Amino acid sequence: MNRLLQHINQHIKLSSGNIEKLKKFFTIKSYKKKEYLLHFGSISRYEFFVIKGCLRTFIVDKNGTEHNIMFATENWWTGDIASFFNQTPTSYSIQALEKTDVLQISKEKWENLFIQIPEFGHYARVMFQNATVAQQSRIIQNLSYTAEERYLDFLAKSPNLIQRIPQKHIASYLGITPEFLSMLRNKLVHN
Amino acid sequence: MNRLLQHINQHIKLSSGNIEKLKKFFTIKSYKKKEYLLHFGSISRYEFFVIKGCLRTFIVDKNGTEHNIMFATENWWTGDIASFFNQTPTSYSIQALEKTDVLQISKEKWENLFIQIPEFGHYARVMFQNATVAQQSRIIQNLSYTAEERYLDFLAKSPNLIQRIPQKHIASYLGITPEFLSMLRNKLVHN
DNA sequence: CGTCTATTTGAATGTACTCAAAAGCGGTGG
DNA sequence: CCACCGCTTTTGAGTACATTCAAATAGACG
Repeated sequence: MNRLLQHINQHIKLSSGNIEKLKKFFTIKSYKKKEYLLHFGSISRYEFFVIKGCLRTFIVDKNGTEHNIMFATENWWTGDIASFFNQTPTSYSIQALEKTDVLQISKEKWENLFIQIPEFGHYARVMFQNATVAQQSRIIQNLSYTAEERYLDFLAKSPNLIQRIPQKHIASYLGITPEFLSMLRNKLVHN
Repeated sequence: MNRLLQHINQHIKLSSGNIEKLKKFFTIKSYKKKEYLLHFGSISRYEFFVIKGCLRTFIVDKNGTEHNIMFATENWWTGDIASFFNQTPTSYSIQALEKTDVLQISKEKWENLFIQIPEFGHYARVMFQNATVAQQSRIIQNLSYTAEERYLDFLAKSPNLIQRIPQKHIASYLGITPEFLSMLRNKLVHN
């Protein structure tokens, strides 16, 4: 719980009364490796804040191929906002890549949170702003860089993820096949 | 101005007092075709709401190639939020593809707006949520669809934009060369 | 009408994919 | 603690999708 409070505290100042209030809105939950937090076709009931571990959000295309949209590790929010806010079936699945502890919050509680602690609205807006900025740079990458450049950029920006995430998932995130990533890595080693 | 009020009204209820207040925050501005609203390297001073016309946001890569990130037509918000909120130099440029009327708001006014009309925070959050959802589906498209599929999808979802935006800009938005788009279109006509 | 830009066409090339098979690696049970 | 099984990564050949470059044609606008 402290991790979340600390994260929120970087953006807004909360009174100690509000801190106590806030705690009641979240439930701590632990997921085993390979366990699903959200399943394609269902309705997203929670948003998740990762305390410890690693999650992947992916989509399955018409050919049955999985595409990783994002990874969430410590101090990241994840979930399907479209499904969560509109209570419509999700096209995503979220799966734990490791044993993962999260704080989760339901839609009813989420909405109540804004009423009880209006300052939280500012925090949420900043989170969405940041998400928008991050995604925009991802779109640009996919448009203007080759697979090799994208991989090198990922390597530079997320060296920690390279360590803990299987290559096939990284390949999928970068939009290439695992075979091609393997070839690229081999090429890069031999310069 | 009415267009914006109508748009906001779809998400939050404003008292007539607040409507009057709100109007004071925005300035109407008209840009000529080809005119720049934001120039690469400068600091974004405004967020824009398009009343009439069409804007493109693009980035120039290291080879000098332009990549269109988004188009904004009537009732769309645009701007570089990263540069606007952090007052850092932007990597984007925004240019009018037609004579375009916008409502623009400066950073100081934007921040004041949340204080004066807290309900506006909800509207802004919803806007960012929607942007996040839209961008996510764009990322997925780039990852899982071929150029032909992306073009057909664009055709289906934005037939209006096909009419008014030059093909080379659509090609750039789809992440392909104008030559290849031309070839695709030719192929599609002859099935 | 002429100029400038956008679109089309085509050939050669490059980037990334598919399919198949081998090699590596990690966890589990005996 | 080792052997085996299943999954991940590597390797390679052949192919498909998309780019580059060059040149011709078509359109838009003053």
